[in-house]
Amino acid sequence: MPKIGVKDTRKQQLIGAAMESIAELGMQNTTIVSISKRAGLSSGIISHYFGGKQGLIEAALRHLLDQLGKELRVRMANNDGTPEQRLNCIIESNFSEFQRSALAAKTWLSFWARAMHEPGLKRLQQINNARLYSNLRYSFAQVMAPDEATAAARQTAAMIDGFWLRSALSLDPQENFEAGERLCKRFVQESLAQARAQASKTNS
Amino acid sequence: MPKIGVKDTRKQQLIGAAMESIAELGMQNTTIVSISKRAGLSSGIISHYFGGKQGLIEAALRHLLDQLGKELRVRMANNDGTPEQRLNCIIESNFSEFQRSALAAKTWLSFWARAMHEPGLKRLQQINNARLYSNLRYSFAQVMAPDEATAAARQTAAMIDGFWLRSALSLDPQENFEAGERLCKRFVQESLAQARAQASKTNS
DNA sequence: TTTTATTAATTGAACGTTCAATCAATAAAA
DNA sequence: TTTTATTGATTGAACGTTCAATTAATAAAA
Repeated sequence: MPKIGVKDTRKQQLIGAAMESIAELGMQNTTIVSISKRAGLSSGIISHYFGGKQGLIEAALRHLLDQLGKELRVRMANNDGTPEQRLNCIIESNFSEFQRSALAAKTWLSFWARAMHEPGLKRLQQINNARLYSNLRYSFAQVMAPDEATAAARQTAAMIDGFWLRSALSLDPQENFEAGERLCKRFVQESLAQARAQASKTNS
Repeated sequence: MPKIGVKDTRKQQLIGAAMESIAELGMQNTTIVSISKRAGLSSGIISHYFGGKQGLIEAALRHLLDQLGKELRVRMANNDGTPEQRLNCIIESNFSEFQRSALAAKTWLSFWARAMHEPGLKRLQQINNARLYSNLRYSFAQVMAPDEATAAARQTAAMIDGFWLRSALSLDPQENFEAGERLCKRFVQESLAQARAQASKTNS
């Protein structure tokens, strides 16, 4: 048998190259040649490891989703579990250095557009959307009435995605991502503050 | 001479067909043939009227932007100009029947993704983003301190785009668009309420 | 009115390009 | 030697663009 453990190395290499190509040229102009060249490999290798271009694209999206999940888990492990802290963790995960890199940002947006017309990608996308929402809702629900928690979670999810979208499309993504993260956190703070005020009023 | 005044009719026909094709097949699978067939015309006509496929794509985006602007102007004309009413108008425009139609929604998202890598589309997109933000900021600034208005405008813009994105990608866009519109308005209401509370406290 | 000339509108086949996929050939490890 | 990894030339389908030919509406002439 040939080198062992090369398989995973090659796969990661190709996924990285695919994201680079998508970020640089757009999904539109990303070809198996533009990817394989960036990876320093031949064009045929893509079909060998991923069954075709489409397979690699889906694997790249899965990689982005995995990263997002991993960042969240790391952050969640390092806090005391107050709803406030957990909500901040969720926001920070979505605005992490990796997620806001031009590479990831452009790749995400390309995926979103394509997800609308390709069932495989659409499923992944929806799982991710649902996860963000339910994570948020869970924490809000510990401080608010169910209806209020639902509304706050939906608003926060929309704000995260919205800032994210506007940042990716802006001329200065870095500055916009930072402002977006700050304003998402501020919204959460004020939602929680209002919920607490509401609660004390109800009790009295 | 042939039929005169057909030019604009044909252009509209082709723009409509292009949006249909993008909504149905995605930008990825939209071809000159898929568009011209939908319009009941020949493939050559697109280059004749728009100089090429790319020209038609840009014209279609411009049409979406025009629609958005038109909806806003109509609504702005029919209100008394309170900041609150104006903000609601802006939200309603972005969630109007036309904008939330599957046709427009899918077309928008496709444009966003492509805008990242095509300067012509990117410029249009940025003008639109800037317009939404500055419209919002103008109204908020009449009730808030400048910094607060900036923050509220950015948050609202992000929330609009975010609900919009999540709705377009959801399994039940109709329900999501409605909830999104409601929650955007609610956020604006509470922002204004808080600003008023702040103001009265400062005065006393 | 009828005929002819003119011209914009439209067609669709042909062309050249691009691309994903294939596969025979080669290299390297076991 | 056998098996796996990798290459890159080749293939065939799909695409956008072009353009010579056709159509049909109008104007001008008879």
